[in-house]
Amino acid sequence: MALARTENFHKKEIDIADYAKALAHPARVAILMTLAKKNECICGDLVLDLPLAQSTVSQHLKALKDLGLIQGEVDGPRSRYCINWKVFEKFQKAHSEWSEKLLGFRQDNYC
Amino acid sequence: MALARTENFHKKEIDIADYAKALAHPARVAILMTLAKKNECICGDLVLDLPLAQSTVSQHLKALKDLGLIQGEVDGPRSRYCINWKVFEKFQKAHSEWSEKLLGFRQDNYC
DNA sequence: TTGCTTTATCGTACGACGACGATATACGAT
DNA sequence: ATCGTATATCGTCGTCGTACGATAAAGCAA
Repeated sequence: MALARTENFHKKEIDIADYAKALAHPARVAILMTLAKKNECICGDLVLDLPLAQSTVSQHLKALKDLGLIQGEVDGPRSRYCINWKVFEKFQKAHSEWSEKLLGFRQDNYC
Repeated sequence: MALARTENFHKKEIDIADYAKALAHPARVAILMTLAKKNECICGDLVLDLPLAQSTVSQHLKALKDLGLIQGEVDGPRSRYCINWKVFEKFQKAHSEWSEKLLGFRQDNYC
């Protein structure tokens, strides 16, 4: 996409947007759930779970890793991933507080 | 982006991803908060609030409208927008249940 | 009507995303 | 050393997202 001019927005909005970007593809949503369920997981198992090529899964893993939501460690020829709960919780909390605040303003409108 | 092959994922994952896509830009995060605070708002006021051109803001509004998160009605030469709380709540709940489920699996790992 | 205001849409440009196959790398096993 | 396995990265392609200015459309005011 074109360079999103994020420099002019508030940090909270950017954090929420970054978190949302990470969840903006069903594969990444699925990956996070699988990692949560299994606690940790090697790349190959995730590839089996997903209707995507190995290289594509690797890319999605990189996206999650770049934001810090997951971490990977090498295990012989494999890569073992797991959720970085601290980071996940941070983002999840940011979104949760935002949406609760939003809902706090709820009142009847024409919608 | 390349045609995301969403057809092979589960509806819940797609819903969460769609919601996340809507929040994946700080401008849209900000728009939703402003609409919530003011209950309703005309396009021009949102343009004043944001460091973006009028046409760009209009595009972001369209994105939110396409997903159903907001609604607009014409008011003379203006467009008056407000949050569609029912739809917002639906998506917010989907995400919330997902993340709570995720956190429910939390346990110690090497991360 | 004429003109002003407001907003949606068009046209355009460019960067990012998502997909894949192919390849390089690195490790384990034989 | 060689082979097989696992994964990250590269190259590439097409599509979408984001930005803007310009313009069209629609309503109000005079």
